[in-house]
Amino acid sequence: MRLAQLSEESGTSPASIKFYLRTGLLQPGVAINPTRADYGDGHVRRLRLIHGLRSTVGLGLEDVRRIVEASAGVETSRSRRLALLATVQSVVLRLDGDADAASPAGDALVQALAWPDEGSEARSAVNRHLAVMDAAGVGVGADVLEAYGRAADAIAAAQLAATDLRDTVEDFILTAAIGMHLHNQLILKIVALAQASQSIRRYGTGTAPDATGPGRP
Amino acid sequence: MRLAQLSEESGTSPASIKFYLRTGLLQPGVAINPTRADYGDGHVRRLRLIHGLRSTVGLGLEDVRRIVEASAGVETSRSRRLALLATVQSVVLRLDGDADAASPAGDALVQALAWPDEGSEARSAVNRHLAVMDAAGVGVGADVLEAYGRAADAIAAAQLAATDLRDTVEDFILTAAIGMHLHNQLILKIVALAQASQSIRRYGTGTAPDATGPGRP
DNA sequence: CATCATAAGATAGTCGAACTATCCTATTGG
DNA sequence: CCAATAGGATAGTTCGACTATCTTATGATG
Repeated sequence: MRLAQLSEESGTSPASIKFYLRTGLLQPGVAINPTRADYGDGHVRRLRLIHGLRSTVGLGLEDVRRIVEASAGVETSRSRRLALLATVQSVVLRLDGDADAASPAGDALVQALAWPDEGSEARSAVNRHLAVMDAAGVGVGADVLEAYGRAADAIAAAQLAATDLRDTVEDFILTAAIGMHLHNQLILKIVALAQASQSIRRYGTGTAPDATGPGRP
Repeated sequence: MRLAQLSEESGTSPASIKFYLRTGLLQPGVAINPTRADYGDGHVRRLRLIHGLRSTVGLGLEDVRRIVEASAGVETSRSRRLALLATVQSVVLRLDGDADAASPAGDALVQALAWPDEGSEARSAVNRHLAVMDAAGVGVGADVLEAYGRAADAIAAAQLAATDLRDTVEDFILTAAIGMHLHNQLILKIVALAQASQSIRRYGTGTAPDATGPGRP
């Protein structure tokens, strides 16, 4: 198909498509002659992936590029898909953070929950992050950590089950990334809810009667 | 103190301070004469708060403004601080999202965990978010939800304890906002770790030996 | 065979967010 | 008294992500 039709199918403006082509985010179509090129379903799927990662997950084009590049050549092989999942996690969750310290608490958690992890990027990211939190004066107790671990187990299972069913790589990535993102938001909101509840328990009604803020009638 | 010294103390460039003054994010100092103004500790704390919310939590200036405005006049009163906390949550967690549907699952969670919540913004945010997730094909089971709830309870307790000790409003806000943010990151990373572990359990070693991605030697 | 709409490709312009640099004026310490 | 500086206002910069325009070359039509 032509650029105009690709634009139709994917819901992306021709200008944006040209932009993605220029920056190499979208591979060029098959050039028929100097002024005509042919695009296929792969281009449509790729554009939908880009759009989803940008709008729903809120990634920047550089992050999208990293994921898209990692997806090259990965089709149905399970092991390749798992490697791809690791990349998606790394990008979406920014696992490759900068920290010189690391805490052993993450390793302890892995032991406590009998996870068969053997030194993954995620594990060192957890250890580094715990060190950062300690440094920021936001310590995390073992009990809290274990509560997280159990919740994480439940999420992970649901996530893996959901991603397992997808057939195209693009669907696979989108399901994984969007799932991560939505679960993330959900947890935050539940924590807010828990905080509101605990505030009530400790101090009575949360929103003060004398508050100047937006009131709930 | 003068603008130059305020810049020193707060670690903010004079140009940025002027910018914040212009946009009303920072209240003007006490004008001594048309060409001289006096700034105090409040200005320094305010600037540190702005900086922390921007750099650590990653908020935009509009969000910072909302929080800063909500903090006006709130000093030590417990009930006012709780109202402020609700605002901080609302901004940091984007609780005021747009969704026309709502799920009753959040209410069920509140019941299951015996939380004394009575229709807070957080609760409706959770209900709306669950509806969004359902719509996106990312369903959340009651078991997962309950695991979240228990983790959230632990976080909320730690958070409230941490914020309780602060004396200046700015510290209070920063502790709350940074705490939320760091806990959030932590959970995500732990989920990534759990996913890696479960992948290994299901399919053997996560990173495939034949993967073309970045290998761990 | 001429031609005119259209596509592909390249170049430059736009937009918002968050600053940053410059200019002008008034004052003030030496 | 007068150059150095503070404050305030205005305009310019940077970055990311496009968007609009301009150019050239077909290719279908008459």
